[in-house]
Amino acid sequence: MTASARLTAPFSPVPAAVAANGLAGLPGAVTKYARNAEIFGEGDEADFVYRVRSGTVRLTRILPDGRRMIGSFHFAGESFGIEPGATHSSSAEAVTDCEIVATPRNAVFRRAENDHAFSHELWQSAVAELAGARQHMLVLGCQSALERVASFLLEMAERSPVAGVLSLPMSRQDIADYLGLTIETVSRTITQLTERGAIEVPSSRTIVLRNRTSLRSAA
Amino acid sequence: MTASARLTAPFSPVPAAVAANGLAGLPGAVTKYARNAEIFGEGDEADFVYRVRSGTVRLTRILPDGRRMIGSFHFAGESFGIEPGATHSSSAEAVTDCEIVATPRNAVFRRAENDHAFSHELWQSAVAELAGARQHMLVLGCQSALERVASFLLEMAERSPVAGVLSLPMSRQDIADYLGLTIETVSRTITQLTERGAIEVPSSRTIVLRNRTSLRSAA
DNA sequence: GGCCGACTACGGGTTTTCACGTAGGGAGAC
DNA sequence: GTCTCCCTACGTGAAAACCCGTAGTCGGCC
Repeated sequence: MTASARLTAPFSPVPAAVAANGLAGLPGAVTKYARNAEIFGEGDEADFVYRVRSGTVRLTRILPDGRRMIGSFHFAGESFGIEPGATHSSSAEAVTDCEIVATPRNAVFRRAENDHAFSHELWQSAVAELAGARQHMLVLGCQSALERVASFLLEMAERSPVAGVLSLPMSRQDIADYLGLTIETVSRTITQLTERGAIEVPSSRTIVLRNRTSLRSAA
Repeated sequence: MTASARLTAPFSPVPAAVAANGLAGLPGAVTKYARNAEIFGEGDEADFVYRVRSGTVRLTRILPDGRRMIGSFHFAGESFGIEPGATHSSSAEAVTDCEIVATPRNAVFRRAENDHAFSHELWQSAVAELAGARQHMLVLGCQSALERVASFLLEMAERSPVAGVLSLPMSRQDIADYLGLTIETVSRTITQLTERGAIEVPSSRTIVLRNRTSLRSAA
C-alpha cells in the first residue's frame, strides 16, 4: 500500500451501525482509503479482519503473467479478509474511496470463545460467503458472456438499495475481471442488452433495469 | 435418489478415525451409496451434515438447460453439505461407491455451543473451503484449457496419498464439468500433456506425473 | 486542452460442436 | 470357461462459434 493512499487512521469505536453479518459491532480502527488504494496485499500477515463502513472493496488475485481475477466485491456492512491461514490469499483494494474498520483477528477469536451467538454468526457468514463463491463458480464455469453480464447485473440489483436503478461503483475493467471476460466483451454485451431493451445506460456507471424478465432469460 | 442406489443404512458410531476437518469424530448414521447415486439434491432440506468415510463425492449444480457444474470433489475424511440456509444449494453424488456419515445439523450446532475448540474447527473448515473455492474461481476465470487441466492434475496430486501417481476416481466428463471445459477438450489436453512428456497415462484413470516442472509451467 | 474511461470494428485464436472411431467391461448364451 | 454382443467411456478430426486482442474514436472530467 502506498502511504499517500491511506488518508487517515483515527482510532474510534464502531457505531451501533449496520449489521450485515457476524462482524458488525466489533470495535476496531477506522481507516480511510482512496480509490484504488490497497488495503492489504496477497501474502500479507492476516492479523486483522475487516469490515466496510462505507464504499466498495474488491478482492483480487493476480497470476504471475499479470492476469487479474476479482473474487468478490464487498459493500457497506460486509466483512472481508478472514483467512484460514496466517496470510491473506488475495489482495483487497478500494473500488471507491472508502472507510474500513479493522479488528484484530485475536479479538475476534477471543469474543467467539465467550459468545456462542457471535461464534455462530461468524461461522454463518463464512458459509454464506462460500455459497456466494459457489454461485459465482457456476457463472464462471458454464455461462456465456451474455449470461455472465446479465447475471452480474441481477446480482448487483439484488444487493442494491434502490430497486431498478444501479449505481455501479466499479469500472468496466473490474466487471470484466470479476466475470472472467475482457473489457471489450463487457462493453459489447452491455450494448447488446441495451439494444434488446433489457437495460438502459444513461451514464456509464448508471444502469436502469428496463425489462427484468428479458434480463433473467438472458441469464 | 433411486432406492437401489442406497445399498444399506446401518446406524453405528464413528471410529476414532481420520481427522481431516472440524467434523471428524461426530457420531452419525453411516450409509453406503453406489456409484452415481444421489446423496442429496439441490433444494432438499439441509438437516444433515455429511462426511466421507470412504470413496469420493462430487457437488453439482445444474442449469435449467442441462449444463452441469461440479463445484468440488470430496475425498475420504472431508465433510460437505454444510449450508447457510435451510436447503442444499447443490446436489451431492457418489463419484465411486462410498460410505457417508450423516450427522444431524442440530447435533453439530449443539456441540458447537458447548465446545469452543470444536466451534473454531467448524469455522476453520468453512473458511478453508472458501479459500479452495476462491482458488478454483481463479482457474475458471482466467486460465486456458491447458492451464486448467494442469492445475487440476497438480491439485489432485496434492490431495493424493501416493506421490507421483494419480488414481483418478472421476470420469473425463466430471473433470470437464469441474474445469468448465468440454470432455473433448479435456481429452485433447491430456494427450497434449502426454506428448510434452509432462505426464504418462497407462490407463485412462491412472496418470503418472513424469515432469512436474513442465506441469507447473503449464499451469 | 489533455487525459482517462468507455465504446466500436475487424482479424485471429481458442474452444466448442458434431461426427465418428476405438477400447474395455459386464451380461448372457453356449 | 469363453465367446459374442452391447454399452459406456475415451480419444480424434474438421468446421463453426465465440471470445479475445489490437487499434482507433468518442465523450466526459479534471
